[in-house]
Amino acid sequence: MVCQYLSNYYLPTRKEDPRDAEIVSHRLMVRAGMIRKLSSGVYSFLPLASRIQHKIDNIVREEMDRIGGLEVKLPIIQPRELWEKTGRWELYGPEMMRFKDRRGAEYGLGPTHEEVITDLLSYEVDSYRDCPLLFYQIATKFRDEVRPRFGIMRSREFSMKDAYSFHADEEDARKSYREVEAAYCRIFDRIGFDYRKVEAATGQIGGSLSHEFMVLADTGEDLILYCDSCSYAANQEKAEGTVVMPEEEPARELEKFPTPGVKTIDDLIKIDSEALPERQVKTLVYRSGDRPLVLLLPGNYQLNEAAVEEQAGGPLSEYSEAEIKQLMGAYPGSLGAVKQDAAIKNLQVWADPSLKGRSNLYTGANIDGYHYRGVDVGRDLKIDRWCQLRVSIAGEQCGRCGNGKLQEQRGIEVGHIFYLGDRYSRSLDADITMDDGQKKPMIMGCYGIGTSRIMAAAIEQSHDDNGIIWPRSIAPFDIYILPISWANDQQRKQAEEFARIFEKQGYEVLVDDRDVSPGVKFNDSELIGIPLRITLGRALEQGLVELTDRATGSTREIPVEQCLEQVEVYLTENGG
RNA sequence: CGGGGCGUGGCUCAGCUUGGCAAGAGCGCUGCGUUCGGGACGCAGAGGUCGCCGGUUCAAAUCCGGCCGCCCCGACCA
Repeated sequence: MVCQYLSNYYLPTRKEDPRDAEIVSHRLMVRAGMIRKLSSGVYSFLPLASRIQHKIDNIVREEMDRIGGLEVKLPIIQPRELWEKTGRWELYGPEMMRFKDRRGAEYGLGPTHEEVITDLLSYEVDSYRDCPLLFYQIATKFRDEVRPRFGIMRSREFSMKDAYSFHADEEDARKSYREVEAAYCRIFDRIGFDYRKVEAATGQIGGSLSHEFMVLADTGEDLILYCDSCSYAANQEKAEGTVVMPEEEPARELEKFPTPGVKTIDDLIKIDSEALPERQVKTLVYRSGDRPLVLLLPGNYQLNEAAVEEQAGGPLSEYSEAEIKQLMGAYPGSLGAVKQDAAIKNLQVWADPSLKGRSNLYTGANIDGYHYRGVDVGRDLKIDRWCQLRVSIAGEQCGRCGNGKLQEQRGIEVGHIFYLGDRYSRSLDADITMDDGQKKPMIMGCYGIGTSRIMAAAIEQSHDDNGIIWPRSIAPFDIYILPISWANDQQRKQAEEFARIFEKQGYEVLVDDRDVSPGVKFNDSELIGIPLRITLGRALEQGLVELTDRATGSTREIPVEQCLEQVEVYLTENGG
C-alpha cells in the first residue's frame, strides 16, 4: 500500500534531452528523473528508478523462489587465488576490475560468482543426498566494459540476478536447466516483454548447452537469426546455416600467378576481376593453446571466433605478422593451404563447410606477392576438419530443418542460462560422495538475468513521443492523481479522498499536489509513464472526473462514485 | 585499442573561424505579485577559476602544445 504525494517526493524531470544520451531509454530515464551519471558506465538511481528496480527484482525473486531457489548474498570482493584455481584470473582479462589491499594482496570486483559459490559449496556439501541445490542472488556486478554505452543498458556497474545449481548427475542438472528456463519465461511474460529464447554461445563462462532471452528491439546490440519455417532461433554468433552455392563450372588447372602488393580481398579483385570475394579462400592463422590453427572460409564471410573457440575447446589468440611469416612462409595477404606447399604439411587446417566441393577459387601461395587461381577445394587444399567457422547471416538456409531461410531481428539480451557440467566444480574440488561411495565433482548450471538492464529494455519496447509507458507489472505507481489546481478546495479534498480509497484497495498512488501549472503535471505524468491517470478539473463541480489510459491516451469522463469500480476494471484488464 | 566529435552557471546551447570594451541566451533556481485544462506572465535577484596545466601575446573562452573527462562508430558481453 503506497500513497505518495509529489511535494514530498524527489522527481527531477527535465524538458530537454541530455547531451550525452543517444537511445530512447537512456534519454527518457534521465528526463524522467530516474538516473544520473556519475562516470562513464556508472549511474546513480534516483527514487523513481529505485522503485521500478524493486518491482523487477521482486518478480524475479518470486519466480526463483517458486522453483526452489534459495536467496544468498555473496561477496563482491574476491581474492586472486580463487580465480587462479579456475584459470579465470588470466582468462577474464582487463574486464575484471582489480585492486590491492593495504598488504598488497590482490582482489577482483566480482563480474560473476561461479568461483565464490562453488568454493563455498566445496566445503559445505559432501553428499549427493544434499543435491540438488539452487542458489541465487540479486546483486551489483562490476565489469570494466570495453565500451560502456547506452546509459544503463551496458554499464560497468550493474545489477544482475545470478543463480547457480548443483547436481549429482547430468540428468538432474538438465532438469534444473529446464526449470530455470521455464521460470525465466514466466518472469519475462509477467513483465510483458515481447521476447525470444535463442540458442547461445557460451563465451567466458564455458559449458556446452546455453540459451539467451532476447527482448526484441531495433536498438538491441545482438542479432538473432531465426528460421521462417521451423522453431530454430539462435544468436548470430552461434547460428548455423547452410550456404547454397551456385553450380560450378568444370574445374580449371591450378595456376600460380604474381600478385605484387596484394594484401586484401579488394586488392586481389583489382588484379583479376574474376576473383570475387566469394571466390577467394580467406586463410587465417590463430594460436589455439600452443599450436597454430589454419582456418579457411570464403572471402565474403566473417570469422566466428566464438564458434572456433568452442570447437577448439579454448580461447584463440592472434600471432604477430612476423610469427605468421615464420609459420607459413608469407605475410598475411598471401596465405593459403594448398597441399603442395611445404609450410602447410604439419599444420592443422579447418575449413568452413561452405567451401565444400567448390572449384575455380583463389587463394594465397604462401609466397609474398603470389596467389593461386583455379583452386579446387577437394583436389588442391589440405583440410583436416570441416566445421562452421563463419558467422552466418540472414538469407542462409536453416541449418536445423533445411527447409526454411534464416531471418534476422535485433534483440537485447536480458537473460542467459548455461549448463556448466563440472568445469568449476572440478577445478575447485567441489566433490560429493555418491551412493556407491565414489567421489565425483558436482554437475553445475548457472543462470543470469540483467535486472537493471530490464528497466532500459522495457522502455525501449514501450514508449511514445511523450515518454515512458510502463507495463503495470513494473510501473512505479499504478495511478497518477492529477488535480488541476491544488488550491481548489473541492479538487484537493477529492484528490485526498481518492488517494485514501485507492491506497486502501491496494493500489500504489502518486498524487500531484505541486503548485505548478497544469501543463507541467500532464507532461510529467506522461513522461514517467504511470498506467492510469485520474484528472480532477472543473467538471468535478458536476461530480465528474477523467480517467486516462497512458498507453492509448484515451480519456473517459465518469462520475466520481464510479471511479473505484472503473479503475479496477481498467487495471485488471491491463496486467493487474 | 583504432576512427570521429564534444567540454562555456544546475540543464540545453551561442560566442571561438578573424584574440580586445562587460562572458551571453533559453530553461531551471530564489523572492514578490498576477495566473491555474497541456512545460503561464510581470518585476526583482542569485549563480560561471570558459575541463586542467603550460606556452604565445600588451591582452586568451578564442591561437599553439600536453593532459584529463565524456559521447558516437568498430573489435567484446547481463
